[in-house]
Amino acid sequence: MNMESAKIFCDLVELKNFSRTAELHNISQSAVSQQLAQLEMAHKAQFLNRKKRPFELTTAGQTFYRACKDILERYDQLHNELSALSKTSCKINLASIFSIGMHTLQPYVKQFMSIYPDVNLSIEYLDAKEIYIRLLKGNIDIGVVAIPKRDRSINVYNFVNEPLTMVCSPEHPFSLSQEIDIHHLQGERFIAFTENVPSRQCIDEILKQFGVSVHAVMEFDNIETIKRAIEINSGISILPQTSIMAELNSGTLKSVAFMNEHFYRPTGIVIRKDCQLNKAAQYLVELLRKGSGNDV
Amino acid sequence: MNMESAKIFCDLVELKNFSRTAELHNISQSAVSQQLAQLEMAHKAQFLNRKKRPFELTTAGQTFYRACKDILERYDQLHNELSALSKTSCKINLASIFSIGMHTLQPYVKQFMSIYPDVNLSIEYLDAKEIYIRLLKGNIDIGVVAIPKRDRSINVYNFVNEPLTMVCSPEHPFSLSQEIDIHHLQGERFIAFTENVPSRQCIDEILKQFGVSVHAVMEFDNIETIKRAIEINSGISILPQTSIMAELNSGTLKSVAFMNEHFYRPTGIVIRKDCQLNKAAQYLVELLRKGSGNDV
DNA sequence: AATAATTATTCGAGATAGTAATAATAAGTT
DNA sequence: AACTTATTATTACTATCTCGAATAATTATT
Repeated sequence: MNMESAKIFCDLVELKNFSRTAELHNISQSAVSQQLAQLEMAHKAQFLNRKKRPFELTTAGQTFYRACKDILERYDQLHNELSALSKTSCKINLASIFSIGMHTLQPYVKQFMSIYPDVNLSIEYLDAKEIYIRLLKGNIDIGVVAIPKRDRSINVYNFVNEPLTMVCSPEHPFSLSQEIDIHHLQGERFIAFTENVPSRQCIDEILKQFGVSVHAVMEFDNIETIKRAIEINSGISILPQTSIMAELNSGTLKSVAFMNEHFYRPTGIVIRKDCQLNKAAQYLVELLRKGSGNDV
Repeated sequence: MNMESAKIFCDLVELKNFSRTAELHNISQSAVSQQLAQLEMAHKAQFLNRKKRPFELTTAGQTFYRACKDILERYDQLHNELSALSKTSCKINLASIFSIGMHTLQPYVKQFMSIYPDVNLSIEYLDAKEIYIRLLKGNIDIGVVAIPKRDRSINVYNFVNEPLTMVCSPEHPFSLSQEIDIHHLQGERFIAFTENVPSRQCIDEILKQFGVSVHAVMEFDNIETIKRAIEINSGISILPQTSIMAELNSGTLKSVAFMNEHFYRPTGIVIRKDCQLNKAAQYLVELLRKGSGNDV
């Protein structure tokens, strides 16, 4: 038996008219008649006494009607439960490292929200370590990290490659150049990420590759503090261009591109392997992956 | 949604295995998978987290499972109710006038019971007036009467035509004849039906037709008393042959056929027009109607 | 008895659910 | 980390079922 048939039966009993019931369900009178016949056959009982017009319910018909009502009521309740669930479960928890600014995520988030306007997308900024921990705990659905590390229980997808630039105070002599040779950084006062920050390794690699050794005067585990340190001309640093857009606009920081080549910090999307993302979250991941390999 | 799908889902949840669920329902594993997908699509929710094996229920899945269980339980209850109903409602109440003996009905009843052995066929003997009253009240499904009267709310079908014979005591001189001319009944002591018994009119008609007037010494409203009166040689009567089979066998009564022509008492099946008979009762009526016009 | 209103039946077209075969995926094993 | 095994998903195709339009049959009314 079909829920639709049950609903049709109930409506028929209440309307006492085949054609109007058919209209109500946008089907033909014939279909209603056939469904009724089928129901009666399936249950080996007569539900209507057709010798009278309008028809009257037989005892079996009354029994069937009550059952259909009960069943449909429970079915409706189910729908309420499910829709309530879908509203709350359609919260996507995304966590990003500090250094991936709103500037990078914004276009994706904007596009996502236009498709799924009702989804509650929560974005929080954490350090990479915390992201992995919460991801595995299940507190986070999607993580965005720099230089993602492989893990057996985590799926990693490439996200954007962020261009790295030299960043300094407007007071600093470097700020006057249009381009800079990375070798000029030799011996410069440098504000670095702490060792545990993945970006640190990335930047160290680049410097090492060009045989440049800087004078690390300060280390911070987050990009905001690094920027504040550079602003007061404590030193220079190498940072993702996208993470200093606000400061460039306000003029509190200057960035100078490298003349040698374009350096990038790879970023990635991390997701727990055994976590079944809902449709919306899947779409968001797809969206982010489309940015994969793109340079920002 | 389909009840079968709900059952499949519940079994799947309990067995945690698509193939075994499929076996249980005698369908392919593919079908189970497709049904699941369809259910999820119809309810716009994921019920299973397929990233794990064996799969685990999502929150929506748990909600759905509970609802399915409830619905199936109510559905089972419905079946119990209906089958209980069909057992009691498959009682057919048939009422016959006294004068239609078991001899006439027996072959029909026998054939009927061979087809519907579980049906509770109740046969009671009432006078015609009572049969019409109870038929209209709904206490009786099928009535068997002599010389049925038309009525706007009753359907009448012909049943057998019962041969009428002269009945007398073995003591009576008529008992020696093989055949008798109806004119010989002129002035005979006659045991008659009371006026309100339809057969009375039938027999009166026949006598009148031949210009015979009998001497009615007694009137009874039922055939049994008439027979007892004849046995003690209080008089003769005209009765249906089939109603005196037992007495003929035991020799307490004698019957003599009329030489003039064969006289018949027509009998009929009466059914309320607005009463929807169940399959079994319909079959019984069909069976009886096949005897329509037959002479017993 | 004729008519109007309603329901049942028939039949062809389109939708649906099923199967078998195959691909994809998760977990266990070397 | 690459295989293997066990399980589930997908695909392509077929048989079945449902629906709608037209028509027949039935009930109630005039």
